[in-house]
Amino acid sequence: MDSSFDPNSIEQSLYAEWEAAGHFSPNGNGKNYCVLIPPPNVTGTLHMGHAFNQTLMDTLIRYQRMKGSRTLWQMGTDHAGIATQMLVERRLNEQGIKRLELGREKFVDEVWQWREESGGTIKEQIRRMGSSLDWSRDRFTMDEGYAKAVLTVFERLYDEGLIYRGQRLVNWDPELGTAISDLEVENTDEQGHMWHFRYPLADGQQTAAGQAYLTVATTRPETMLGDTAVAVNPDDPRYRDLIGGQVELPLTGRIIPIIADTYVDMEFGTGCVKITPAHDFNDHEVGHRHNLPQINIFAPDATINNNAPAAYQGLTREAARKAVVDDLEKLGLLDKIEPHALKVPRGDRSGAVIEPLLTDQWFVKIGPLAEPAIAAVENGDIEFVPKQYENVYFSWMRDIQDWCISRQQWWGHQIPAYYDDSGNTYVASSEQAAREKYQLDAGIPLRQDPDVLETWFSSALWPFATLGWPDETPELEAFLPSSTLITGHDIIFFWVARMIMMTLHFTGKIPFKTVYIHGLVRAADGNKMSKTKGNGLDPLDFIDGITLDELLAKRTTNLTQPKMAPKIEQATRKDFPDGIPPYGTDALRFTFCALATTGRDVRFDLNRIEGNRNFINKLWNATKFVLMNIDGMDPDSSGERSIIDQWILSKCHTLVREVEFALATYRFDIFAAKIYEFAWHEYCDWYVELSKSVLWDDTVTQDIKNGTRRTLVEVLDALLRISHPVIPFITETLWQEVAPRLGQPRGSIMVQAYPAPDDYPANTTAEAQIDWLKSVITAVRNIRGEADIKPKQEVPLLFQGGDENDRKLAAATDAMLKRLANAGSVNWLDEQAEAPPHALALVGDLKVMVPLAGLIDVEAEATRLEKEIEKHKQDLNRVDAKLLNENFVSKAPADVVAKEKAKRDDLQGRLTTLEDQLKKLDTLG
RNA sequence: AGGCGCGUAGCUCAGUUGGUUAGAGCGCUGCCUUGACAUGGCAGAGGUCGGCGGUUCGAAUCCGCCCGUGCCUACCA
Repeated sequence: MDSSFDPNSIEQSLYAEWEAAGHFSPNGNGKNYCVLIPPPNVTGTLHMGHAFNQTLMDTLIRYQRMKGSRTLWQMGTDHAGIATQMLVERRLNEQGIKRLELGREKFVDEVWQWREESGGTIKEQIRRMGSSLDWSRDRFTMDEGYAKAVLTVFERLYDEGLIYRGQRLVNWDPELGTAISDLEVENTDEQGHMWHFRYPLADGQQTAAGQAYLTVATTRPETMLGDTAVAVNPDDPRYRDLIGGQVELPLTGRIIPIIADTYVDMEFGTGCVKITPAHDFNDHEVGHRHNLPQINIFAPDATINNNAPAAYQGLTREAARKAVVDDLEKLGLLDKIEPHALKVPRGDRSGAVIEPLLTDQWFVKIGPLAEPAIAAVENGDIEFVPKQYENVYFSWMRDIQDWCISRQQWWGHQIPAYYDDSGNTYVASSEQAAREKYQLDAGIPLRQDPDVLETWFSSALWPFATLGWPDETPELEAFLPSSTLITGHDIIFFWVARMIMMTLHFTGKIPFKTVYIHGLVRAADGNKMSKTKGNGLDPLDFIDGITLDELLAKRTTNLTQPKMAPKIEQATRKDFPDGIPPYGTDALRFTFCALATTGRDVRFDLNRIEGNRNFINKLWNATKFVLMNIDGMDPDSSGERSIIDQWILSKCHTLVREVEFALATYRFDIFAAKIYEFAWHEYCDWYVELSKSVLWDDTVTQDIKNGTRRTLVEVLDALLRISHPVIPFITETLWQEVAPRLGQPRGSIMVQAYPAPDDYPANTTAEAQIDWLKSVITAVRNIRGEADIKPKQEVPLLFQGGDENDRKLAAATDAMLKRLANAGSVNWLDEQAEAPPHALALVGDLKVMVPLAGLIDVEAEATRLEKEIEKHKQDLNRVDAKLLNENFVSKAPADVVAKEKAKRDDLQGRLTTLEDQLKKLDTLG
């Protein structure tokens, strides 16, 4: 074996072997365990969020598989309607091809073509992550079977009256030319203006203050062209008398009423609100209450349409705004313009300002679906981890609005609704089916609704559509409900809530029992990773490494804002002066696991992955050591287990218990930390070092050597199996070397049994004994370190005081003590004997002494002692203060008080000893 | 405006039901190329747990207020 491991040389071939061996498919007779993958965009590429998400899922899946469960991690990809259509459209534009000129059919062909070309990318990247997905059952949200499920759901919901079509005010993305749902609107804080306009009162009326006009304030001047009323609060004394009157709407020549509505806040602005029912959600409701006409002044691209005065027709929103303000100013009707901070609704895909627009759309009547979905979480059938996300879920679900599911797009499931010439609607999975269902004559022309369903409508069916629904399949029976859903908090509403509603409604089952919510992966500076900011990181670059030049090229090409390039380049050069070295998949996965703390966002820290790469390397070298030192091991006998063997086995027992608890409670960070701590600081730092005293000592019996050799291998084997779920590649590689030494049948580690706690006997006596040994060794090392004694320099060691147990332990561990403390000799002094001048450390009542004798400077030792004494004094003060507090002594539980008393006595004794020692040193100095 | 988080060592984060001396990784300091590993070993420094007040014998932990910060939801024109 090489002196350090090379991830690239092992990972890819192993994955191919696993996949070929069929290990990723459900096997065996264990309990069913299923995890749903949030289906990635089929034409996308893997980002840090996927890598994080999949690491956690794969860790659970591999763990369960080793525990004997019949596991299914269903693979699949999403057609990602809007995102994909945008991308393909942009690519075509670059070739000078316009979507509308190309036509629907050819465009959709282009998208399928693009899927063929790029659809494999993300799948290969997922494989590089080591994700043990069942590829044999790979699905796509637009494959034939899935489409059947989507159409079935639509038709049934329609027949049940839970899907309806109607003209409603919806969020309209003028750039994409489609409606979007509430969730797809992002409200961004922006700096704008508030315009105050004067609307002249009709019929010579006057306000209470004697003005012949009402002043309205607005952030959207251009919409005044569609105003159909001015509203005031019914209790507002300034305007009360004008209610029922009228104003002349400037620029349009229209006369509109003054209405009273409590929606108007008297305190805000002027207390007069222009009402534009066709272009504002609030105004829309006010309009409904007062039977106001709705005047739509926008075309689908948000230019002014023919309902507005001729002067403004054809203008963009922005141009119309300027024109309206200018014209009102000329008329002397512009009162003032104030700066104003406002929320601007923008489409999450296009970034365009969203326009509330009256259009015909399809909706899901969500109330009846939401009710059982809320109950399922309330009654505990579905559980969120961490629990607080249940409140997030509830608050949204209890105030949920009907869901707009139609999109004026071409890429997606076309809505299975057919219209005849008289405007009748027929819903069925195909035109043929519609004719049969509604008994329509073949001669009646039907045309299908041109719109498609939004992507989340189909991904909401994921838990059952992937398993063959609407057919009754064995998979559906076995794997619904699934066990755990692992996902980011950003898609609780988009995906999680909708899966719960749809799955309950159509199967009567919950989609999953547990929802584990993890945070989002952020850049080291805490910002969201984005192409625009140029702070994005590609998980593959951590696996394979990347040069600075390549990274620069990646981050600065195809920018939407090319002017950012120099800034991005500068930051990149600063953060990655040498690019990124290849850390390998295991290091990346281990890092994600370690960072996965309870539901909060994670900042991806480069130092962490480097440290974890080193950890992988540590495992490599520990294995190398073991393989080099177990020659002569008797495979048929476990030999005699010495104290150190019993100790590490006991530690291993504890480790298994801890990692099982960590995974059961979704504490991936603890899972990783326990493995790291055990492997490095118990097994490598202590056990391997201690084992040398056994293996390299000719006076030790073969039986004892055999015991240690067995234990080295057995614990290593356990460690590899324990950590396999998170670091699959290195553990497989090493286990293939290690397992044969234990005479185990060959095969992949991924299908071996997960260690059970009782495979490794707990032994508290051995643990106490090794704790003692560690303390003594650490004490001597401390003296050596502080006194700058060279590691090669042997020191004589003197013991004094202590009890029988100390003597027994010292005798039993003599060789190890000498080796790890590099002590040339260990001798006991009688209680009364006068020790030579020495450096002193205390382990319990035992005095551990290193004679100064030319090795140690008196000054230095005095300084070290003073430091030690100071520490003891502080502790003693703290304890004394407690014990002198009568309230503490009388009110605290007796055992707590007793503990404090014991502590005081102990500290007092040690302090006296140390002070005496310092006095003696002073007489020397 | 509401709701939910967060604020612990230079940095990134743990800290279970209040009870030894508040931990880890990275970084830092000193020594060390010892026969698994310099992607390493040993030793060490470093924290008034955001602030104030309260409950308690005892608070990083529970309560209140404040400051800072992040996210989600919301109809203030």
